[in-house]
This record gives sequence, C-alpha cells and structure tokens, in this order.
Amino acid sequence: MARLTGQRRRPVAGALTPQSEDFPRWYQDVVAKAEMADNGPARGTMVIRPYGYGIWELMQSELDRRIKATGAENAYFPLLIPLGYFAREAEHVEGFSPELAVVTHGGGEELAEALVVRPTSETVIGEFMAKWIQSHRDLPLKLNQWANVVRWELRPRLFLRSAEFLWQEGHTAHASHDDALEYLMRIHLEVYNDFLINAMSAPGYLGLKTPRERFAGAINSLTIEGMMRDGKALQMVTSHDLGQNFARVFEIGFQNEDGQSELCHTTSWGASTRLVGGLIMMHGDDQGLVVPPRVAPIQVVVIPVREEPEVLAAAERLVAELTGAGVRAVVDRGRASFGRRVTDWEIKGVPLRIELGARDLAAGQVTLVRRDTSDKLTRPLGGLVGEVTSLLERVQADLLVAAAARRDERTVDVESVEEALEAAQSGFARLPWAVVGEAGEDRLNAGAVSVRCLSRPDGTVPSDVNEPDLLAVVARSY
RNA sequence: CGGGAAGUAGCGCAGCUUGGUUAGCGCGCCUGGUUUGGGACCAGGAGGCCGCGGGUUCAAAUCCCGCCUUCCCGACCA
Repeated sequence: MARLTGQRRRPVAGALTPQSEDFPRWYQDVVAKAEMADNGPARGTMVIRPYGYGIWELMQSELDRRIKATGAENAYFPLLIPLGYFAREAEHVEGFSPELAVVTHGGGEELAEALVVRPTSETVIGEFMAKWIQSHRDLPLKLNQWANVVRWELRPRLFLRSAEFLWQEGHTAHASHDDALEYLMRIHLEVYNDFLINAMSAPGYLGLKTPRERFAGAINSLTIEGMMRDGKALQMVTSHDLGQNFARVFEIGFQNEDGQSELCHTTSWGASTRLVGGLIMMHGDDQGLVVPPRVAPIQVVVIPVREEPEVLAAAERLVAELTGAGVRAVVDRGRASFGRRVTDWEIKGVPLRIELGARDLAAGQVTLVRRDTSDKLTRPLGGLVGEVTSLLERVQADLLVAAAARRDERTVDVESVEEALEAAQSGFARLPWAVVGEAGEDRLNAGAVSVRCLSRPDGTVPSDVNEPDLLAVVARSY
C-alpha cells in the first residue's frame, strides 16, 4: 500500500489496523473512523451517520434512475404485515420464520393476530397485486419500494448484516413466464450489473444460486457475487424468479385475451445497504476507504496548506468553480496540521485531493493527488475543472480495472472439491458443477465454503441450474 | 442460538487477584500561544450513573447472581 515517494510515515497510534493483520478489525476501524455508522442501542441495529448515508443516497439515486428506466414505479407498502400472510407460502414461511420479529401487543392489548415486521414484502405486495390486476391489460405490473426491513440477525455486522437495514425491493407480475424472465434479466443486467460496474466500479460473478442457496419461495435466484479484498465473497444483489408460487397462494390472476383465467408470474429483486459494506471491503486499503467518484459524497477536497488569506480565497474560488461544474467539492478549512487533514480525508476515501499552498499559488499551480494510486500531479490553477472531471472519470474506470484484476488473480480453476476447499482459503475457486453436486456442496459447506453461483463457461447467467457444463464459483462468504 | 473473550471519559486501556482517601494514563476535546508541503508542540482546563439491576458488607469499579451490549469462532442470512 506504500506508494508515496519520499519518507514513509510510520504507523501512528490511532491509525487503522492493517488489512493483512486483521481484516474484520480493519473494517470496523474504517466504519468508525470514516464516520460511516455506529451500533444502535438494540442488538444488531445500526445508526447510519451522514457520511455513510451520503454514499447510500448516491447509490439510491443511481439505482432508482435505472429501475425507473425499466418502467417500474415506486410505491410504498406497510411495515407491519399480518403473520398469517407468511404462512401461505410454505417455503417462504419456513425460510423466514427464524429471523422474523413479531409484534404481539399494541395499545396495551394483546393482538388478535400477531403482526410481523416485514423481512421482505412479497406477501403484502402479492395481496395487493391480486386486488389490482384483473386483465392482461393490467400487465405487466412493475413496482418498486424503498424501505427498511427487519431480520433477526444472530451475528450482526455494520452494513453487512444488521437487524434492520435499508433496501430497494422490486416486485413485478407478468402474463407469461417468458415475459417475467426477460424482465428479470433486464433488471439483473441493465440495472444491477450496470450499476455495480459503472457506479460502484465493482465487478462480480453473475449466476444462479444453487437450490439450497435460493430465496425462500423462488424457483430461481440470480446473484452477483463480489470479491472482497480478503478473498471472501459478498452477495451484492439478488433477483428472483418466483414463478407462480406467490401468484397461486395470493391468487394473483388475470383474464387473458381469450377470456380465460390465468395466474401471473412474479419476480422480486433487491439491493441493500449491504452494498456500502461491499464498497468498503472491495476498494478500501490500509489508508482507509476508497470511494468511487460516482458514489462519493465528496469527490474533491481542497486542502489549503496554511491558513493564509490569499490561499484560502483561491481555494474557495476553486471549489466554487468545481461546484458550478457539478463536481462535489469542499474546502478543508480545519486548523489541524496539514498531515493530519490529509490522512483524515484519506480515511474517508475522497477520490481526489487538491493541495494548495503559497508556493503553488505563486507558481499559479496546484497539486492533485489521487486517493486510489497516490499519484501526484502538478497542474496550472487555470482551467482545472476539465482536468478534474476527466481525472474523476479515470479514477472511476481504474478502480474497476484494479478490482477486476484482484478478482481474476485470486480466482483459480480447479477440478475437485478438495482443491476448491483449499483454494477458497484465499480466494475463489471455479470448477464444474457436475463434479460438485449435492454431496460436494455438503462437503464445501462443512468447510465453511459455499457455492456462490453457477455460471456458464462464458460467464453469463444460465436459465436453469440443470443446464449442462455449468461452472460453480465457490468461496468463503460474508 | 451454541462455544470463548470483554464492557472503567468520545476512542484505546490500567486499576479488580488481596474490597478502604479526591478512580488513573495515552489519544481526542476546550482556552491561549507557537506551528502547518504527510498523523505538530507548550501551558492551562473540561469531561465518569466504573454497562444495567439486585445481593454480600460498616464500606463495592473490585466479591456473588441475573440481564443487556460488543468482539472472535460455529449453525442462518441482503
């Protein structure tokens, strides 16, 4: 990680734990020191601080724009769901009951029917889809909601697994399975994968979940698995083909063109605040967070070396210019020493730092420093805006290339379950799904390794887990 | 939810074994001054229900019981 020229600074008390020393500890240090989140008072709950929430808001707007471009509309459904709704779909209730929070009392009285705090909304939304859909002319129905959900987590970790988290859940109903699948694939590729690649610089492996890893109640679950810098996998997003399972129990039906009654085919798909954790662990380094410019609440920080009126004025002018051009930029007017301010912004992962001192000003220049590579550039003060915007684009692109290179470097192709178990200690392993099978999956799971997804040899998403020649991507995971 | 460890100032810790004055230290914070091109320094200062509840005792941060929370390892998950 030491890329700086000149004297290397020594570790200082209060600095981050190095990733190589203790990755989980490094993660907690970053979350705390970059002021992203705190633990809430009740077990597993999370307080998202402004800097962390700022990243989430940008993720939201990038996702929301793409979701709406597919024709889905936002709506809102209730937090509290009658317990009975969950019981209707057998696999769904079985899958979710261990992590349900149930409200049994209200207004000082025991409730006649307990209410569940939603862990996901297939059931309520199904109920209303049934009410709203009458005819094939009402289809497809494409809804999305931004909401909080609660899942009783036994081993919480900020952003990665919390009892309450924020997400987007999309729910659609279609007249045919083909139409549902076509739309689902569009969500997976044009919304999720495009968002991950272009907004988060986060490449992943796309594929299908194995039957045991599937969403409770789905006939297929699609996933995008990202590799964290410790070689473990994180499921970044999921999209589910629910077939007619929910349509059957919630009676989501319609009359076709021939006047016949048919059941709808539904889908659901989600992306959560877990993505913030993924961003931290995919791009962060020993200096702290590294935020891709498109989701960075602060893209550029201008650091005046000293508190000198001319320098401060020049810094303010520069920020005004950048802001005017749509760049999210701030001046650090803090009185801490130069070095301290620099490291504080490094921990926060601000993509680009502009150092401005009396010497620079006299020479009519500034020093630009990239967070991702620590490269320093000297550039004329005039006409910096174009330089900065193109540099931000380059950082965005280079982060993707670097993350993909790390992923490829730590993914090995193997031929047996034993080799896969070995390889998964430091990264991902890929092997024919045919040599894994149910029994192999058991052995992997026994070794704390799981099949993250099944992919075609060319990396595309299979339409069915029984397709021939599929590859299993296996890894330890979060 | 099972196994382990831990909760003392915002953060990191000492004190507890062997109960007994105003509970300490480092970092951070406040005030003033000197500083500032890679985690500054000096002086002065503020800040504590010792996780919560109960018990033992003349006396509890310290001993006992219960609970809550956090971290690590497992089983479950976005």
